[in-house]
Amino acid sequence: MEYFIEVLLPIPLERNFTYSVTPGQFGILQPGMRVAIPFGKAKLYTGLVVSLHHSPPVAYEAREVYQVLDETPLVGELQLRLWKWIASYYMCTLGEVFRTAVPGAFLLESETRVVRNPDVAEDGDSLTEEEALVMEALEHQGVLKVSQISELTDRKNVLPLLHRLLRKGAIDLQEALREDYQPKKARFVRLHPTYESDPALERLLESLTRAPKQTQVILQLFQLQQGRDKPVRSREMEDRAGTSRSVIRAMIDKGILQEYELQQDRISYGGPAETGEPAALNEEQEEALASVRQAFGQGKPVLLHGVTSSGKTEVYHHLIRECLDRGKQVLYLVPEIALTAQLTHRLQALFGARVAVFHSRQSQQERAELWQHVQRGGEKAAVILGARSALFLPFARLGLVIVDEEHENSYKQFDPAPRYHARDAAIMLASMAGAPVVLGSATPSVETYYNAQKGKFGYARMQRRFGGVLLPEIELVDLSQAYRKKQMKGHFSQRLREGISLALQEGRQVILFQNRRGYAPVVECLSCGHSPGCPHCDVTLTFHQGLQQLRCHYCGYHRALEARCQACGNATLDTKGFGTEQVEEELKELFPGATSARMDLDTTRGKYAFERIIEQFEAREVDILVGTQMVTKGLDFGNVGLVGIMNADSLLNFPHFRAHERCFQLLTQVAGRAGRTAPRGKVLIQTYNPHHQILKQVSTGDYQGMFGEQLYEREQFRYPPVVRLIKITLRHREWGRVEEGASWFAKSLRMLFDREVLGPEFPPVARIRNQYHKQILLKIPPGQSLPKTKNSIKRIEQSFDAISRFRSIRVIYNVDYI
DNA sequence: AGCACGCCGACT
DNA sequence: GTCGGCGTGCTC
Repeated sequence: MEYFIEVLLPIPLERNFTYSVTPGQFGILQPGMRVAIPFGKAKLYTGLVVSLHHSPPVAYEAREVYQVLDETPLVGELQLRLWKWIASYYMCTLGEVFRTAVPGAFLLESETRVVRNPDVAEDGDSLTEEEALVMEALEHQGVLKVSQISELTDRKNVLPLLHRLLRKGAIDLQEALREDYQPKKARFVRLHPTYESDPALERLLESLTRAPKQTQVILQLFQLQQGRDKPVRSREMEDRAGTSRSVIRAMIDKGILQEYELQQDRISYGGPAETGEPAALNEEQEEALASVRQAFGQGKPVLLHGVTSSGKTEVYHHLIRECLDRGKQVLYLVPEIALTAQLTHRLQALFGARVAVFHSRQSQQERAELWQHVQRGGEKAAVILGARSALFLPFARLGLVIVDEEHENSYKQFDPAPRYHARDAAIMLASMAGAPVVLGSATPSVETYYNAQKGKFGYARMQRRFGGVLLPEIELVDLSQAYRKKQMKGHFSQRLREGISLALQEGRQVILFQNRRGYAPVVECLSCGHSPGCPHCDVTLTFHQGLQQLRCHYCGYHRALEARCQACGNATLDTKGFGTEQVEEELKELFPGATSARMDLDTTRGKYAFERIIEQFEAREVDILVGTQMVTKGLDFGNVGLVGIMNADSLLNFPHFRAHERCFQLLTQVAGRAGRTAPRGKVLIQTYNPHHQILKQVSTGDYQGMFGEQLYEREQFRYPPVVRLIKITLRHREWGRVEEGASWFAKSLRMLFDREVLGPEFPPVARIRNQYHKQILLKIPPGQSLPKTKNSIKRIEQSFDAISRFRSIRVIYNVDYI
């Protein structure tokens, strides 16, 4: 009998591959385990076993598995089921899901290594200059990676060169699997056991009278060990004793000290070991908790709709406690941006080392470790606080899913496939695992609230702010009037300036929101009207004052700002519009006594930059914080007296069916930063449209009003949640090609779906990184089968691909485009 | 996705 | 001539 396995590869291919295994391997392999397999010419890849069988492939000879990489499955049955759902729902391949779901450290790939051929004598004459260069480098280094040779020879494509050398017998190529995941080890020192008795120790110290540094090390070692039963790290010894490594090295060699290694946790499971009790709930919170439990009982996801600082978090805490008491795991999803230390600390204070954080800034190694903890399902990492990708962790005993700030659009993955919505995928995961789900928000997304109204979701409401603090008073400032009356200084109206002064006088802090980074989004020549644009994208370049640069926010292109207009040569360049950088600059002029900080993509690049700014603000070292969207989320500051929105109009005028919903959510969220403790806070919104319905709804906190109107509009114009949307984007380097391809695609779609097809249309930024985009929107009415619709689309794509001039056009699907 | 192969224009 | 760019086909 022959033995075969079906293998899934982490690449965007629709089908699996069949490999042959030995009877021994067949006996130990299980679905979900990893195998290293040769794929293509020479490369080794990591594949996932999907199934085992005995039927040989008909058209080809199956290759052999190179190595079995796991003893137990890395991916469980539950995970695989979720992956399949995501792949089919979001129209991507299972391989793409595999690639995003599993930490990179688990996906080993082979690397081609170049070595000298030891059997062939040096024959320098027959080599070209370049070849001799490679051979010389090999002489010194022994082994070279292909990329190193590429650097060495300054060539892009080195493979022909290597093939020539290979033919001449000068080199050998090897494929080596690189095991990426290494448990982190740390070195520790202890006194050699022979010196454990007091007399022996005394003798030792005496013998060291002429070695002051070594004596110092011994004394320091005792001091470090005193009062704690923890091993002493070698590094710590060096630092504390003020010695170099060589002293310790010498003592190890002399047999005075012993060195040993321990495996370390990369993730710090902070917080106290003993855990606290969640705070007692007030009446409203108790009621909400009861409604949540009731919905759990009915097996429905629940929307927990609570105004900012009504204490949703405390309700979560109680649910988490209950879940942990049942010995189960918790998945607590938060938007990427809200992963602040604040939230983590609060959770750790309650649940100690059981809390672990998972997000994109972590290293692959840290993620791999967390994966293993979650899979084991032990005490550690029983509560996972994470951004969207945390839902792929291999939960062994999932007992609760919390999706906080459920309306946040950062839950939807945008660029590489799978373009999944973490909220919806989490609901699916929970239902597969039989775990309940809570969706929390102060401003629920229209679809979630709609689901709650239809009874598909449970619903719990909290309307009072914790501690009885009133919601901030919101005032709209008419910008056109302020300009007419000449009451503006820079981009600050008189009202806003007064508001800031007042807040500062009262010793309270201020947050200013402007949804644009940089100094000015457009530079324009006053003589000829020319605006410098990005050479790779169809956008104007944003001016960054601090760097004296023009930057493209789509592709990262940047250059110095020249003194003269590149079109007409006049030195009449001026800026249009404004970003956070300019707001901060004006602020320094208007309030010279106040300290300010800026929080946007530019100032939060480093690993801890975000935390640093927040800590400074929390410690009141900063009076005024200027920022983009980032300031709207997850920040919980007690001392903010005023929130100013510099310009609400860009949010209102955004060309998108969701613009008003988003504007409402964003403004309500920023407003919620004000006055979280008494006295009541104030919010000033500067706008040219003070009578706009949405702004009125924001200022009166009228969520129902907003929802009702939005739903009416979506019914009229047929947008979600009334219909489902699939956005199809076509991408190609040539404008004409996308143009033609998109028309063809849309025409084919219209034959089946007629008036449910919108477009094709160029998006507002039609060219990004020299690629033209054109999009088609397909509406799927309720009652129309989603799987059948997707199949039809796939069939159209197949015909599309059969046309040779269209084949190079990339087709991208975005299901439930938001 | 990655890689080879083959074709083509553009340079040392 | 050779390099690099691009389209095409294939991977068990």
